Amino acid sequence: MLKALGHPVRIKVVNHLLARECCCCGDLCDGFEHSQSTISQHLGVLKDAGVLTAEKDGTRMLYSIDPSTFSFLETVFADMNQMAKGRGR
Amino acid sequence: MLKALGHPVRIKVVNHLLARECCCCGDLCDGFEHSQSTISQHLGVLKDAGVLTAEKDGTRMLYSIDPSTFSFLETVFADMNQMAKGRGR
DNA sequence: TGACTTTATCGGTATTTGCCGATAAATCAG
DNA sequence: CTGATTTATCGGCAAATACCGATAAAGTCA
Repeated sequence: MLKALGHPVRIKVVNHLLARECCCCGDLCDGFEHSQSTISQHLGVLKDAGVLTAEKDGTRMLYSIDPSTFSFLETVFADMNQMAKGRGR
Repeated sequence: MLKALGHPVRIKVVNHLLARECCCCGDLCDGFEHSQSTISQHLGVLKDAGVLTAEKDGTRMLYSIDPSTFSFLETVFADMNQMAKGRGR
């Protein structure tokens, strides 16, 4: 999941989706300086990593943030933060 | 930073350091199935990303978790989590 | 059915990454 | 100074990644 998020285009996609409820691939292609196939591949990476969910809507595919993603990551890093702080004394 | 953390060896290094205060490269090499140069390179990546701090101690280099790392990431993902939740209604 | 829209996948290429062994650099002990 | 220890860096190679254009697949609508 961190590997999936560690790419500038994919982070941009995630920020887009955080602001916009859900998007289809074509919406994202506009305003991104990459081809449709590239964006589709990045969406696939994020979906496989569990960051996004996908739902068919006619010929389109609607992508949304998986709501559990960031609460999970928040707790993971909160735990690591606790360990890092506790470690210091 | 996410890119730096998105590698199994580097995550293992981070977990090691969370449990052990600080480590030199040689300590990490034991128990890791990789060469010294590989471990050193991963440490360099984590240091460049700001995840670790380094301090010289004689001929050794002592690496520690940068204490700000995980509190920063915790707040980042907390914010994203809030955005994701608020988005859903 | 046929034209059109949207997305995923395939083939190919260039770049990046990960890994190693060897070597250099720095420090310490004797 | 010499030899030992520790780490960083270099050169090289194999594998993974990122990107594209072209094409296939699936759905919509007249």
